Amino acid sequence: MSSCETCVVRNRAICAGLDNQEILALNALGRRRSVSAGEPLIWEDDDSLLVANVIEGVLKLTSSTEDGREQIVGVAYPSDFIGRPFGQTSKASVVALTDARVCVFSRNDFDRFARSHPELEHKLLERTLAELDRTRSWMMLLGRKTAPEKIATFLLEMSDRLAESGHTPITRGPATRFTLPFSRQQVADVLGLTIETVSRQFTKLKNEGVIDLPARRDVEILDRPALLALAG
Amino acid sequence: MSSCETCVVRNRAICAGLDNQEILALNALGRRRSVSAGEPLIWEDDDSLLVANVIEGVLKLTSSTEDGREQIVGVAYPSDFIGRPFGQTSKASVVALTDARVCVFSRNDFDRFARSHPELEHKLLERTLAELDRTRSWMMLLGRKTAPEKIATFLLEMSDRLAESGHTPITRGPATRFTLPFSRQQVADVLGLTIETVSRQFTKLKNEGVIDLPARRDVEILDRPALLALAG
DNA sequence: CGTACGATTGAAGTTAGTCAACGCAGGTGG
DNA sequence: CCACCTGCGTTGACTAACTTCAATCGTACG
Repeated sequence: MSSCETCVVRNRAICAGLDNQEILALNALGRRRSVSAGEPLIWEDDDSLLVANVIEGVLKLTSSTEDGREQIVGVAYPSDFIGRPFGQTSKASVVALTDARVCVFSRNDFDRFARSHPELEHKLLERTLAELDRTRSWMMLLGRKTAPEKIATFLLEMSDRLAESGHTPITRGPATRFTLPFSRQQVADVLGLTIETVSRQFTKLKNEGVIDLPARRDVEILDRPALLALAG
Repeated sequence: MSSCETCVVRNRAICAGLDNQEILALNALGRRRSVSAGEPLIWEDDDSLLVANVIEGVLKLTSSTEDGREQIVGVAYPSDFIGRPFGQTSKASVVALTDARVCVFSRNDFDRFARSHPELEHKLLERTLAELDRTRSWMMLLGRKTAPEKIATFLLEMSDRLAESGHTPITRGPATRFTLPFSRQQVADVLGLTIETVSRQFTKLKNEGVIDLPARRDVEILDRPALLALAG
């Protein structure tokens, strides 16, 4: 059986800061679960009976209109927390983008545990505040940036996030070459664009020598300053 | 001197749940401040040395590009919490939309107090999670909704929020008639549109008999079901 | 080798943005 | 008291950006 002691995100997730006894108690509440790419973990508007920590892989949080338009409202990487504790039903679906492993808890169990462990709640609060900051800067992008600016900002963010979570060779700083965990459609859903616009902007950047696209989902940043300038 | 005991948001803000002694301690750290309409409380990228509770009035949180495009990324109503505790600098400016009264704390003082009062941190966490939910549904609007849908959604949200915070006669449920705390430009900045588009959509709804516009900033919802249908 | 799916490219269409003129109400001063 | 000014909002004509629709490409996979 898998346990918290050997968990790779042990020191980065909200569990960091709990002592061994507390970890043991939390361990008893949760269980590991694998989610394959494309598989949902939580459905929009369902009673969201679970919360989870991401151990490995990348997942998308999406919100949809009745007529099927989709917006990706968040992306969860290893050590990120997923779900909506404390009595509210989450209004976003969670679907794995890559094969992923998560550590799931029933929301009730987690709520109870969290309320009696302030250190855990504090970690969760810090994480939620940081996520809110990121989400707000994404609002700026969605509301006010042009397609080229959106693409440039997106590539820079991916280069940062993927470096952090160790998807690339162990280097410090942003990754210059990485594999997107998104299809073109999903990039479009993150940026509030269509797949065609995304494709055209990618090709344009490639033709201008700012990036290279060695494979469908691979990106190499050739001219980071140019990207920064384009990002607005 | 003003004190927490007589505070109108005492039971709705994050201070709710603190006992009298704790309230007294918190009271000693904070001070009341008036902010007139248009006056800033926090500047984007400043070191954000303060956090605050809104007592009265409405404030906007904004994010701007270098070339001056602005996006309103949040709106704070009475009992809402403002600012970025725990060591990060806020990336949003806060400016009063109406004359407002807030209860401000130095961030350091607040951080220290919060860390030793789990009940307060819990309230703040619940509030932050709720705000994140709202922000995410706004991402959907910004990324995927059309101008008419944006306007309809906006009017419905205003009708809910303004009813809650008691800007309208004491009624239960959403307000049908209310005064917007926003200019046309600010509505545009919330929705990621231009002032002209906002104006045109407003007049269109008026001509269709869905709303009435008795004065510049006043709205009366005549046909709520129609608005709901338009909101997408 | 052929199929299927995602990605790209092209041409045409729409939506919202831009630029510019005008309207209206509130405030100010003659 | 009225004329004028000023700031915000509205309206119109035009434009640009992005979407839509449709065809084609390319690669992974059976």
